Amino acid sequence: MPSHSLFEHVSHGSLGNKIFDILRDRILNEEYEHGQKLNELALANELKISRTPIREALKQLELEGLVESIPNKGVYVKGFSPRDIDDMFEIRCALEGLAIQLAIDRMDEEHLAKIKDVFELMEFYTAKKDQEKINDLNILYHETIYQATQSQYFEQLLKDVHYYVSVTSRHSITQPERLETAIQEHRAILDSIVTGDKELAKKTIQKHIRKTQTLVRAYYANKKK
Amino acid sequence: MPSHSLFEHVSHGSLGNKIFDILRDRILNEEYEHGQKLNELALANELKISRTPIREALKQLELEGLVESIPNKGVYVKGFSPRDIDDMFEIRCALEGLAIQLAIDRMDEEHLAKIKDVFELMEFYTAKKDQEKINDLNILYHETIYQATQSQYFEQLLKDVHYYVSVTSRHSITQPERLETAIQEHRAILDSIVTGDKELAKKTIQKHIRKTQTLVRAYYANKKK
DNA sequence: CCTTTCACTATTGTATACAATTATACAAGA
DNA sequence: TCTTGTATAATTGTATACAATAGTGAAAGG
Repeated sequence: MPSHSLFEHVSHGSLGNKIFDILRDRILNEEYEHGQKLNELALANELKISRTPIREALKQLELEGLVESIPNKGVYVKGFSPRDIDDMFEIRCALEGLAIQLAIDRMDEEHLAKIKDVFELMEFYTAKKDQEKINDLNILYHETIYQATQSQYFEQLLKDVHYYVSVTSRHSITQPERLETAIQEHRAILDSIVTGDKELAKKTIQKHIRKTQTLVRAYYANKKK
Repeated sequence: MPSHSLFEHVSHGSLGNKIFDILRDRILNEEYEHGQKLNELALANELKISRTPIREALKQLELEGLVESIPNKGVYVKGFSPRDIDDMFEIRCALEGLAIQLAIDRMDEEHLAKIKDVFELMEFYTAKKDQEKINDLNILYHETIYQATQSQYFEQLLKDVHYYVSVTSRHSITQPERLETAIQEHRAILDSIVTGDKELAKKTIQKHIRKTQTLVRAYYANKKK
């Protein structure tokens, strides 16, 4: 399970986890073609390690749904279709609506402080228009909410889904004014958390997700023509 | 990824996957204590195989959230608290409500036929009061709906969550009349699928899940005293 | 008597060797 | 020419050997 530190996520020690991160990034950045086979030995030679950690990473990728493993044949990259991404938005919309309500019930001072910190950093980098950092902080902002649920299932499920959506659709939103509206939406979410209004929080976060979904949809609709 | 055939789910060939199934069942049946360490060599000796497939299975368990892996120390079983189970019901309620609507949109004749088949078998074994088979068919019934969404994410997420809930709470419901009400609820769900009424389908399946959740909650509430 | 250090053991992490399975190529026959 | 069978090569699955790290306990010093 990759753990995200403030800006870069570094998996704990083992080689297998490092390889997982590398391969996942490659897949999400579409460096491999859809359906391409990932040869264990070739990867091992390329990365100058043995097959064992490669196999670990591939197993992990398989369970995350990024590759498909056919017994005695090999693993093949799957990639994401626009519909996959849209489905993930639907999942996020439903689960985050629940998660934020749970979070409000169960969170302690530390969680709240962390969300506030992250939000302030977002404001800072939004002013600077630093797209990279904003994107990382956006992931962190939502993950902090997931953590506050203190439910391993909400946290685990949402973390992965949100991470995939973020990475795959991070180039979909081109309007510069989105930075501004996004920070306003995150502020509204934070406000509703602080006041403890669970219904409002749910509505606010779902609205935020829908907004993003709409923009990503528009991107893919335009791309087709 | 374990694939369920009609009654028993058998993972494809590799030893690692077989071991995964064995260890998962042991954890879900509480044959290991919470926090107990799983020693690789001990398991390898017990099961008369090498450490390699054991490690594969453990990695898989880790990603499913059933064990926790501490680098260079080992993996420890996590188990489920009543709150974990309740959280999973919440997740199911939200996601299955969406999934059944997607399923209605995207399903083809084969999916529909399969659901009908499974339902008829459920009726058959309900008449016979064969608790074991009913439980398996219940899992299959819901999984078939997940499949019909033709969305790997809905399918993957819901399959695991539902399986865990089913296994961990399968002894929670003791009233014999639950068999009857359950089959009625499943019939209502099927009917709404057939007529293609998405809103009704959502309401019906969520009502079904809530009903089960309430019974499981009652079980744990009684257990405490 | 308690604490610290250091050596030893046990266990996990990685590499490599071997077995089993699958893909490929080429030849023989229809 | 197309199919089919077989041998060979390539690749995955499993076992084992080795390396690195963490745990344990006894001896030395305070």
